[in-house]
Amino acid sequence: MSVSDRKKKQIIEAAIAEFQEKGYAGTSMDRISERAQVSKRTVYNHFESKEVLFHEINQFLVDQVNSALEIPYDNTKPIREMLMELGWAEGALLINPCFMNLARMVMSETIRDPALAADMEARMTLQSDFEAVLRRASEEGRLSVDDPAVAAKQFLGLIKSRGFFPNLYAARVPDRAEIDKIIAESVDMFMAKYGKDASRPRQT
Amino acid sequence: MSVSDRKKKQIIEAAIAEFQEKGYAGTSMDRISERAQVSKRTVYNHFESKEVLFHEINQFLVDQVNSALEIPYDNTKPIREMLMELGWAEGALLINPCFMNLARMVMSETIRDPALAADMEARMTLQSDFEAVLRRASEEGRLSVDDPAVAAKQFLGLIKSRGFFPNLYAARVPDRAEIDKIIAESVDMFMAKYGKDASRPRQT
DNA sequence: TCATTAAACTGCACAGTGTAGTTTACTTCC
DNA sequence: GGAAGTAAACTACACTGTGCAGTTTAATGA
Repeated sequence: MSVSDRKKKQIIEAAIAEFQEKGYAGTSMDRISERAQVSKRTVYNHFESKEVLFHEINQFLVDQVNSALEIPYDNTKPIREMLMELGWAEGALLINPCFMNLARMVMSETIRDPALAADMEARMTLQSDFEAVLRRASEEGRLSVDDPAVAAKQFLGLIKSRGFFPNLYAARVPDRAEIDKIIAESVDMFMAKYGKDASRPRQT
Repeated sequence: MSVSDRKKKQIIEAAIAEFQEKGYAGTSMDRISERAQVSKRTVYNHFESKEVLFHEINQFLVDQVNSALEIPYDNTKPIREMLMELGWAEGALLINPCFMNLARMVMSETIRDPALAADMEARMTLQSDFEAVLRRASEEGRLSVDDPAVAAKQFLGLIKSRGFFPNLYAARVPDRAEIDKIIAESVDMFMAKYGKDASRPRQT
């Protein structure tokens, strides 16, 4: 790794820390260069503006978070166990400080740059993966899901509304046991509605 | 209404608009005074600083939104209908542009001022009201809820995760039909788990 | 009805601070 | 010897908050 590459890495690391601590407006290029132990000119040699630096940092972090994701599907396991693992695909993000910090940073820029927030939201959701799994499980007769899109949103929603958003605004990272309880209770509810032997819904 | 009161009102209205459009950092006191058609000195005569103005605006808006809230409980109606109305207590907020704009503004300040975001989150949630209704319905034998706190979070979560957060970040206000569908599907799921005749949950 | 008075508002200049981004003159290292 | 880095000063703003001379407003009281 060349000196230039090393400096760039230092800049990125410093910028991530500053942006995540203070947000876009609260961060100055002077502080980034100081923290990176690099001259301000060097920062501008690598990134043409503060805005560009911010966006490249976001891309970098999203790629990093996404690369670690995998959605399990193993139809030899009991359905509840499979759903627990599916829930944990999301849960893994929620207990990952990198992800939570990124989410917090991005969400704080909604007003200044709504396009960014919408873009990140779209790139980071697992909904389509969840949907595919639910559809397949349903085709194999292991679940009774009529609308996989709605069911996926409900399942994810049960988890995120309790494990993601409250912590996002409270700036904390939940522990494994907390998330496990939430996922288990979400699976319970999901199975009550979409399990093979769930009672048919009645109309009022 | 005195001149002074009128000017103050103009300042508040201008400040609400500016803060909601640009966020805290993006708004300047010069622009507020210009928009309010008032001298900058007058703004500072009414509000000692930008921070104070921002907080007073938030209080003002929260009070305004909260005053319109009411949680229905009518045990002569069918339980599904009652749950629909309960869901609509939250739904009413979601289709209210004032509420959504306030929420967006506050949530955007998470990084700069986490205490504010957490405080507003706490003051605007209906969870404890929901909890009370679910407990009572359960005592009256109309629902089978063992843990009202969890059940309330799940019910609210089903609604908010689909009707609130996606719109918060996309900066849009959903229409009545959209919210009605979400609430109806949430009630379906809720009843599958907590309805009197729901099948007993099985352990894996 | 009309002068008086106190409080509020205006408009402008101003200090002080912080920012993004540039330039310059010098150094280091491959 | 040339490409890249450094430190520091500099430009050109924008912003918060203050000070002050002069004007408007509304109510009072003769």
